[in-house]
Amino acid sequence: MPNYWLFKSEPDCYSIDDLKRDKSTFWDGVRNYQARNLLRDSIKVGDGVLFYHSSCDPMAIVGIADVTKGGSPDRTAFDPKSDHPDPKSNPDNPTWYGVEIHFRDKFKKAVLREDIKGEKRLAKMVLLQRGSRLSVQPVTADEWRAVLQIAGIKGN
DNA sequence: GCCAACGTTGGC
DNA sequence: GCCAACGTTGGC
Repeated sequence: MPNYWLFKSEPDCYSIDDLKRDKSTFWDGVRNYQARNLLRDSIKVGDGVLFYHSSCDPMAIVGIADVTKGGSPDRTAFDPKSDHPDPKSNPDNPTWYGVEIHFRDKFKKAVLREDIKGEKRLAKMVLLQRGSRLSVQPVTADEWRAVLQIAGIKGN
């Protein structure tokens, strides 16, 4: 049984269209320990990812991706020229991790944050919880199905 | 190990 | 642009 997750991204930084173009990408740059633990320990090959556009208009779940490689060290932390270097992370004992995801679908109609708020089945999503700012967060199987149903995706 | 100060996130 | 909530840092 796969597990399900929601990854936040600011579309100016990396959008669903970027993922569609790239097909696959390594989800790097997460610098939060709670999210790191999920990336390193819990997110497995075959899991499903809801791709969410944050800090933009409109904020929405815009598509889905599959995890194609589980937690592995985020090498951008070692690169002083990367967007998010961390000199404290050591290649022999990496602090930060990421996973590889592969594009599956871009929703024809994005599931807007506004709509999520009005949907009973999605009321408990971590995304909507007060003060929640985890950029990688768990999604229940019921929430996953509800989102896909609202997006008009069949067979999941 | 507490906690105040500070920095960041992200919805509004 | 504002600001509440949260995470991190560092002095004690």
